[in-house]
Amino acid sequence: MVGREWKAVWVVGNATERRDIPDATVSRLPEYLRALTTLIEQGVASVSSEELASMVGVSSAKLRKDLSYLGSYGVRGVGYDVDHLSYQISLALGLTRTWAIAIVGMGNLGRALAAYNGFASRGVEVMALLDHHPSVIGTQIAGLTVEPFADLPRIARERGIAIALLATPARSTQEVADAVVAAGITAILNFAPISIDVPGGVQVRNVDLATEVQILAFHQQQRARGSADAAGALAEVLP
Amino acid sequence: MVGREWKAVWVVGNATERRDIPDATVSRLPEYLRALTTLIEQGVASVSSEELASMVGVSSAKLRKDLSYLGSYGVRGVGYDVDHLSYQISLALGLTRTWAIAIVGMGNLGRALAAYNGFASRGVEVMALLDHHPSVIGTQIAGLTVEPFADLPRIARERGIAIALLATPARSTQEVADAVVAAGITAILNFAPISIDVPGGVQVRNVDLATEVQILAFHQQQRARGSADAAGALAEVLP
DNA sequence: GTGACTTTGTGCATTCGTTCACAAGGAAGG
DNA sequence: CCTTCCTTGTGAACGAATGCACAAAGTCAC
Ligand SMILES: NC(=O)c1ccc[n+]([C@@H]2O[C@H](COP(=O)([O-])OP(=O)(O)OC[C@H]3O[C@@H](n4cnc5c(N)ncnc54)[C@H](O)[C@@H]3O)[C@@H](O)[C@H]2O)c1
Ligand SMILES: NC(=O)c1ccc[n+]([C@@H]2O[C@H](COP(=O)([O-])OP(=O)(O)OC[C@H]3O[C@@H](n4cnc5c(N)ncnc54)[C@H](O)[C@@H]3O)[C@@H](O)[C@H]2O)c1
Repeated sequence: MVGREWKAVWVVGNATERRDIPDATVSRLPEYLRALTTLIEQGVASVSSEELASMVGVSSAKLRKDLSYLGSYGVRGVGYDVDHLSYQISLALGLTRTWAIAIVGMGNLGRALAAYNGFASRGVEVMALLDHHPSVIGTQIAGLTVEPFADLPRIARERGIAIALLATPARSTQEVADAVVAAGITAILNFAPISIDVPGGVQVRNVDLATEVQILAFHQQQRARGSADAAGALAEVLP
Repeated sequence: MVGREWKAVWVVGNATERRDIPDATVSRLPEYLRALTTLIEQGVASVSSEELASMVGVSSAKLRKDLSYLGSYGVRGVGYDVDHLSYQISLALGLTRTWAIAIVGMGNLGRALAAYNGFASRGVEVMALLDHHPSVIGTQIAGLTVEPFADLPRIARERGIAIALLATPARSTQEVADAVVAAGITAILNFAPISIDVPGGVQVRNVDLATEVQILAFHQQQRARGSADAAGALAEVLP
């Protein structure tokens, strides 16, 4: 509804029809893009919603509805032009530019993230590695030098860093987040198993490994219960 | 209301009212549990829905509704007993037992995962590290010896492994997944940026870093557009 | 050009998830 | 015991996401 008002206001062009894409759709667009990239590598020129949907494991109706939020880029009776659709999704996601990110906390996880080579091809460039510990500062990781966390404000400004990945211990992550926000960064991907408080307007997404495993465990247990006898269920009731 | 009918049928006990917890709720339970664990460490005995909700960043109404699917464990006018609620959530998630997991692919990411010490306290134990490359097999990582991936069927059986984490290169991940499923494992947490096909009944969850960053990028760009001038928006429209 | 065929884009129904708002339940103090 | 106060638990309203089904729009063979 906010989006609706927008359309009325911005009569300039149809750039605005790319607005108000539902969250659920946004979270699937990267997957479609990934699949399309694979197709491009294979030299496939055209793909139907049915094929693409099965590649990423969603229903074709869902895929078509998702794509319809971006515009009407398919050809009826034929399918989608792989290159063009890929371009349109990149455009919608804002990946026609490169996003500069910083990684904070060069421990086990931070090093792995720094070494990850899946970023470059997907519109993201690691522009800074930061840590506060003297023994790590100055070392080379994946071709970059680790810099002092205290320099973040300057670094963020100079290199236009828009997103920070936090791989710091849970205990210090809130204060790190505060400093990151103070440095003018407004998007955070947090790997520490705590939920952080940030001012309004700052986006946070969490990746928590143990949470993921626990969700899997829940469903495994459900399945086990389904085939289990009543005795088992009864035992669980006792205090 | 479904819960009500159940009670009528299963006079035996209320173990069954823990059934049919919505997915959205299940995915939040681990976060509640994490917050409760923090409270236990702090020696807090009782907590209101308002307090707990603000710790994890959800609304108190949502929290209460979530908890209501597990049963009625609060005390009106007072709040929830921290220990008891923690226990009930653990029970619902199936964390009163320990879940044995295996990590496949001992590269950058696999090593970090193996070194992660956040599992033990959360009902998960890493019981095997696997790789197919001779130069890694036999080495020690985080106190465990890397074993040949080919031995997975035996290892899975002997150690009761229920969940596998895949940290293998995208290219080989589908075949690794096939082997994992063939070894009788029915839950997979996949870190490779591809979607894998598995037989029905096998659960897969994906953790894709680049996807997460791209979602953040999308919202950053949206915000930028909001404050941008019409010229900028217009330029992006042109094919 | 025409007709058969294929696949998109979308209105509509349904299911799932969130928020609201308040009655019911219990504690605590007089 | 009764009253006041607080917080839970939950119907009911709302909103978001999904699935269904088909008209519309195109291709291609002839
Ligand atoms: N290792 C994993 O696979 C894994 C998986 C999921 C989540 N995590 C989480 O990621 C985080 C990092 O894990 P890790 O295993 O890499 O830990 P680690 O202890 O190996 O590394 C933490 C790094 O952060 C740095 N650091 C600490 N305080 C800092 C500060 N205030 N400012 C800047 N840098 C600071 C330390 O110097 C260290 O280099 C933890 O919160 C952990 O729970 C790790
Ligand atoms: N490094 C990261 O931070 C990061 C982040 C997100 C996702 N990922 C993804 O995780 C995966 C692993 O990343 P990485 O950086 O650790 O890669 P890596 O190349 O360092 O490690 C891959 C490991 O898998 C092993 N392997 C390969 N084929 C195998 C097979 N068939 N059976 C058993 N083992 C096999 C290799 O021997 C190697 O040890 C990749 O798919 C990557 O895209 C990595």
